[in-house]
Parts: sequence; C-alpha cells; structure tokens
Amino acid sequence: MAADKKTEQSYHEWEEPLFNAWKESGCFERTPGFGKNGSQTYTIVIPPPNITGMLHMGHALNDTIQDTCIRRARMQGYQTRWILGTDHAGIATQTKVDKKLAEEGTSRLEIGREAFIKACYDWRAEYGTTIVNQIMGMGCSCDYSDEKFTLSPEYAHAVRKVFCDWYHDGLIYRGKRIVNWCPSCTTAIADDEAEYVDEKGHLWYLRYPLTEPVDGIEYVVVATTRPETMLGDTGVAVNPKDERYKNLIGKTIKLPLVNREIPIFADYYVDSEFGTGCVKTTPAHDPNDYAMGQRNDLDQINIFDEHAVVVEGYGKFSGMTRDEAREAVVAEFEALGLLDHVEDHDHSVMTCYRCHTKLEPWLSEQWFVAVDRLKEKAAQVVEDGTIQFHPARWKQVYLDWLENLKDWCISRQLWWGHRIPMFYCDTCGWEDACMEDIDVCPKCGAPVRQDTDVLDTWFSSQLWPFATQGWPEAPEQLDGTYPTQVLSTARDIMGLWVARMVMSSLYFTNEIPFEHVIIHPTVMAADGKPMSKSRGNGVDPLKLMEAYGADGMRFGLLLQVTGAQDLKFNESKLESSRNFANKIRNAARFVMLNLDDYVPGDPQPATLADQWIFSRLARLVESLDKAYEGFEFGEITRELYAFFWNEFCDWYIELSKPRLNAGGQDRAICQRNLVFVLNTALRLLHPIMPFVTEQIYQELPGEKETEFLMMASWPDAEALAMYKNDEAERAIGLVTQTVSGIRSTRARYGLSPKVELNVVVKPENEQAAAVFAEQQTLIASLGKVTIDQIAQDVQKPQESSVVLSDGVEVYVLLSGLVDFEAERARLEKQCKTLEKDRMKFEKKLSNQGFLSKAAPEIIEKDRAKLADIVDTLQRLQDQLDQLG
RNA sequence: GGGCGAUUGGCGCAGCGGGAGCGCAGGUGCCUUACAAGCACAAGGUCACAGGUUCAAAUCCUGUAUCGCCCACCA
Repeated sequence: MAADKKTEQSYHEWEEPLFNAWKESGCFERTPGFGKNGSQTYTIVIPPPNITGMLHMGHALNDTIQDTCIRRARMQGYQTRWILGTDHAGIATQTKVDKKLAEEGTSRLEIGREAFIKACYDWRAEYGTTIVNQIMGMGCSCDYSDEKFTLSPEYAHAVRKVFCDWYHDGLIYRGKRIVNWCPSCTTAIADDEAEYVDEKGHLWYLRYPLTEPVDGIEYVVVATTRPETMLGDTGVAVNPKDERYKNLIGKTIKLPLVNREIPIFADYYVDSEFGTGCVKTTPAHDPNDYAMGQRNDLDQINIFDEHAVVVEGYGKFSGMTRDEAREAVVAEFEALGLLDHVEDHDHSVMTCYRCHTKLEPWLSEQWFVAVDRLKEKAAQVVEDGTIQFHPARWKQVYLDWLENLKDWCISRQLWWGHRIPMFYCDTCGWEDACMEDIDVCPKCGAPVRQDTDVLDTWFSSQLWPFATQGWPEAPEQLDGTYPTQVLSTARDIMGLWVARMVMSSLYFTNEIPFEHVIIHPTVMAADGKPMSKSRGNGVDPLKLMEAYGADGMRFGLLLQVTGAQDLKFNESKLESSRNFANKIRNAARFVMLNLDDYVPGDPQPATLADQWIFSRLARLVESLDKAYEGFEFGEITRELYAFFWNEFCDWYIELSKPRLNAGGQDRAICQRNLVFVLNTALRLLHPIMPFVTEQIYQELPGEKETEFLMMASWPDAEALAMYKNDEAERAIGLVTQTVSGIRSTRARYGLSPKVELNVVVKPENEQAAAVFAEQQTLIASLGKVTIDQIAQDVQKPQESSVVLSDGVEVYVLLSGLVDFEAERARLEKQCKTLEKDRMKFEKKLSNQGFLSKAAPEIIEKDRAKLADIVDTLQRLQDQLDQLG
C-alpha cells in the first residue's frame, strides 16, 4: 500500500494536462475583468530571462511571487495581464555562440558580422525557448500568446527611438574615457557589471631618477601594484602640502626604460600617508590617474592593444601580455638597481562578470548617457512614495544608488545586440543618429558608415515595461495598462535595471513604470553561500518540481520568504509543502466521499463547530488580504497552512464525522458547510498552489461559478465578516482542550486508544454546562469516552485524573489502571509552572506604575489571566489533596 | 572606508512592545473506514553579549562580538 503510494505519481506529470487545459481555454491571455475591480487593470511584466538561461532558483522564487500576485488579482476581478518575454543578452549569447562556432572549427571573425548574427538567431531558435517551457512547467499564468523579445523588430524600433531622442536632446554623447575593458571579450564592461576579486599582490617600490638632481636628491620612489603600466606613465604626482616634495614640484623625471621626460606635479588626490607619497601617473590605464591627467594636462599614452598586449614601440616589451610585461619590467628595474624594495599587498582586482578575465582600465572612444537630468525625477517618485518598495528599506538603497550614479557607458564592442544608429560621413564630417538606415550622406551625398558598436543590454531592458506594450507606435495601448502594478526582482539588479526603467519611463511616457517593487530575498544554498556551479551547491528547480510538484515547490519557496535579504534554501520546507498538497487532496477526497446524497445549498452555521470554522475562515481571509497588501508571502503561506491543516483538517473534519454518520438534516447541513469551507479554502490556496486546487475544483460536485478555479472569484472578506464569532471560538476551544486533555491522560498512563474510558464532568456554571452538553457527543466520540454524568455538584471520584479546561473539569476514571504517584508528580509539576506565572502577574498587577500607565484593556486582560491562574492552581491543589 | 542585514529549542526559520511559535530531525503510542508523505501525545529555549528607554523588552535605543551581503576602490 505504502509502496504503491510512492510510485503512484511523479507529481509533476499530472500537472501538465491542467496547464494545457488552461492554455487552450485562453485563461492566460488578458482577462476582461469582473465585479467591483472589473474596470481596473493589473499588469506585471516579467523580468525577461536571458535566452541563454535555464530556470534557476532565483527565477523559481521570483516567478512564483509574480504568478501568485497575478492569479489573485485575476480572481479579484481585475483585467490582468502578465507580459512574458526574453532578453537577447548581448555578451552572454555572444559567448555561447562563439563557443559553438569554435567547436565547429570556425569563428565569428571568419564568418563575418552578418553570418554571425544569423548564427545567434539560429541559436536562439534552438535553445532560447527552453526557459519559457520551464516557466510553463511552474504553472505560471503569463500571456504565452504574445511573447516579447528585446531584439524583435518592434522592440528594436523603440530602442532606436530612445537612442535618437536622447542623442538629439543632448543626453547621449561620445567621449574618450577610461572604461573597464575585457581583453578576452574585447568589449567595454559597465562599472556595475564588473566584479571585484581579492588578490594577494605586491607593492613594488620603484626609483624614478630626476632629470637633474635637486638639492642632492637624485630620484623619487613610487609605489605601484602594476609596475608594467610605467611604460605609459606621463607624470608623478605628490600632494601639494607634502613638505618632503615641495621643491620637486615642477621638476621632471627621466622615466626609465622608455627615457620619457615627465613632470612632477601636485594634486590633492594623493594621500601622503600611503606608500611614499609619490604616485606614478598613467592616465590611459587608471581611472584616478586619468582624472589627475585631465586636471593637470598630462599626455595620455595607451600602451596596450585591445587584447591587453603591449603595443609597438616599446622594444622588447612590445608583444608581451600584461603579466609578461610586469615580470620583464620588474626584472629590468632590478637589473638597473632601480627596484627599491617589494612589499606584500592585498588588493582587489576587477574582473569580467562573464568570463572572469581581469579587466583593464583602457582609454577608448565610447558612448555615454548623461544621467544628471534623468536621475532627479527618478529619485523624486520614490521619495514621495509614488513608487513603493517592499520591504520598505530598499527605498534608501535605491536612492543611494541614484545619488552616486555616474554617466553610463552604453556602447559595447559586440555584434549581438542593438547596433548604435549613428551614421558618419567621412567625406564631409557629417554625423547623426537616424531612425532609418541611410546609405549616403544627406549633406554631401558621399557614402556613410554606421557605428559598429552595439548598445549595452540594459539599455534595451530599461524600456521593458513600455516597449512591450506598443510604445512608441501605439501609445494608446499604454492607456489603462500603464503604469504596471508590480515589478518583482532580485536586489542585485535594483540599480542596473529598476532605476533605469524608472528614469527612461519618466522621460518617455511621463509615467512611473510600476507602482510596487518587490525585492525578494536572494536564494542562497543550504550552506549559506551563493549557489554556483563551481561550488556545486546549487539546486535545480526542475528536479525539485519532479520531487515535490510545482505546487510543492511554489508553496515551499514562499514559506521561506521573509523581509531578510537572503534566504538559506531549506528543502524540508518543500517536503512539508508537498505533504500539505497531499493533505489538501486527501481532505477533499474525504469530503467528496461523503457527498453521495448531497443536495447543494447555502452554507448554514448551525452548530458551534460550524460557527467556529466559519469564524476562523472569515478571519483568515481578512488576515490574508492584509498580508497580501504588504507582499508578505511567508505570512500568507503560514496562515493558509495552519488554517487548513490544524483547524479545518485536525478539528472541523474530525468534528464532522459523527454528524455525517448520524444522517438526517444535520448531515445535509454538514455536507454543505464542508463544501463551502473547502471551496473557499481552495480559492485562497489557488494563487500559490494552482494545480492541486484546480484539480479538486474540477471534481467538486454541483454548479460551478466558472469553468476553472483560476477564473473564480477571490473570497470577499467583507461578505464573510458576518461569520466572525468570538463565542463560538471560545466554545470550540473548550472542546479541543477537553479532547486533548483526555488523550493526554490516556497517553500518560499508557492506555490504548481503543479502550473506552468513563468520565464525569463538573461544569463551573450554567453556561459552561450548556456548551458542554451541546458538544458532548463530539467530545465523547473524539476522546473515545463515555460520559457518565454532567453536574455542577459532582465530586471528584476516587482514583481519577482530572482534565481542566475553561469552565469545566473532566474526571477520567482510572480505577485499578494507574500509578497515582505519577499522577501526583504530574500535578505538582503543573503547579510549579503555574506558581511562577502567578508570581509574575501578581508582581505586575501590584506595580503602581503599571496600574497608572498601562492601557486599561491590558490591565483588565492581565487581571483575568491572573484570576484564571489562581483558579486553576486552586483546582490543581484540590486534586492533590484528594490524592492524599 | 561607507551602508544594510542576521544572531530565538539539534538544524532551518517566524514573531518585532504586553503570558516563547512553526517546519524538519529526534522520543512514545497508534495501519482509528481522507491521508503512515498520516494521526495522537510528550520532550526540548535565561530569544548572541553589555548597557539604556519603558509600568512592561525576544521585540525600541546605544555599544560589543560573530557571520553575511551591497556600494566605494589608496597608487
């Protein structure tokens, strides 16, 4: 039996037909809306995965969050649309295709630009759909009928317009700048795409001879981590306040090895405390040196080619790589007696985020976006809460990022991407950004050439929320569906992507791109470190779905979402979620097995049990709505789990068994109530566990509101509010306490669950007596006891154990079965615990400060608690006395 | 160097001013006609440390320690 269960299903398998049914019925396309929200739209754009991508845990979590939001919105009656698409991913794709060509024995340079781009499209056709299929596997309700792509003709048109408009508005300019150059990818890399890696290096102290000795000083010593760059030195900097070097300012140095005469100059950038206080300055190969060079009018000498190999004109150094040149330069200095000394020095080096090659600061011609005019508004809309971050503390991180933002290098020396629409006439010098390709110069008629660079991938992704919605050709499509409602993403691309979307959207649409930004925690491996191939600590969501179903994975992931920045992946949560899905299925099976004579009808809270579960349900919906407002997915899943399992299954279903068996009118009422609670719970669970809930919904008897649960309505908290019932909750509290107490007694004395026990009951007052009387059948059945007597004046029988619950004492008759020393020990332990509580509350309630300052309802509550404790203590004491 | 987060039972985490909770693991007893991927019961914590605010602190403030992340990048 158990073995059958395990082979019964690969969870994932039965999910697929349901997905196809949704898809075929058009459920994923934009919905028309209904009810009070029907006229409003709710749109999400998916962060476009790279076409090179495979579904990883980050996607799994992020897509679950979005699907949960959009599914709930759909059920709430909004006109929903979740826009799907992929990113062409410049460097990532080019790297893959390069590799493929290499395997085929050719290369990009060999086949040329046009053929290479075709190869990229071919690659996309073959592999680029993988991730979309995987997203489908998760059950995501994206609009698959209208998939977007950042390199489609329409999208390219939008990108081109952005470039041209910004260029003509003076926001895009060309400049010679130091950029982070990857000598392996042979392209510029944005600052934020570079990764720093700590490296154990050295500080070399080099002697630089003065052209003419000054006051007997023949040389200065400079400290450097990169001796090879001395070939491009065009100055030596000192701090103007540094007394040691004051009289050297303005003098010159005869640069060794290259015999270049370079000036000693003053700049406040120099820290006199570090090294020797003299800084060799290489404007073409260091960003700070570049800045100093600008201020002090130094030459810029580029010593490396695009592969970071020393260029012609440097004798034996020409043709050497960076590392070879370093070794050779140091050796030469040593030979010349100019190597002062060497120290160990740890520092960090920039590496390419794609290929991890050390980046070279390299002077080259690049295109930039001037951000000053854009960033102010982008800060404003977050500052004033027009765009909200969840959790809220990310607001400050966003603002800080904008604050420190520098001009953005957007040109990349790649082939795969949006080619920069700049056209140049070499004949007359004309140049412009053009919306349409041109062959000849509009000014002189000579042939023109187009810029060969392409745009940074983020330049196109920044348009994602509006370029996917018809901009700029059909701005009216933006009406009503723009701004979008939710943007969910990982924190690492908050600046790179989120801020840039805000900037470009405000400029081009005059609107914010989205109202809420969800920054979800980063999924770390179980060891707390980032998941990575090299560490081998990663987890594959596809395998997780095989093991736990998409439902199990989704629920299990959301259970782990908190306000923290990271989430240490915990597979056991997925296991409990899979078990939870199973529990839901089984509970539904129980309900349906008992519906053979079912007559549909309105729910009717006839008994205290009904009133209780309806009340709990009403509070659940209210509380879920509140948690959804703050996008608190951990809270949402925990509440659903607790309600369904611990209240509905553990108690309501158990309480309903005797009623169903009894037959008659109460059976009919109970059936309807079970169906009602189950149906409502399925709706609440559906956005997170779409498959199980849909499957059960399909099997439920009776008329359906909609063909699919996916399109059904979200339970209305206001309509349910009338079921809130404190009294019923208290009354069922008495039942559960009593039953648990009886079971506990049974377990304590090792009495088999099969043995029927006898009890007598002493209610404290009329009300308790009435409640108990009403519930006695249930209590008798769940506790497996026979109730001999209920009366306010019963005495505790000899040889019995007592169960204390609110307002009632239940005496379990144990004559002959039990060691009463154990019972005494138990009562004494309980007394001890309560005695501590009593003292705590007595102290609190005799504290003048508390009485005068605390809120009256708190004082009342605590008084009641104390009274309760004292009462219970007294009752326990009585039991002890009777044990003798 | 600047900023942010974490520190709660064996493990992973909730709670974030008013009597310490969940999941997993472990213990005991149950194949109770929805479910052994289950049910019942029990056990397990001076909420990192030190000060402070408050009638009241796991919860707020300050500092310390440990771990982690982001940003900057002093040659």
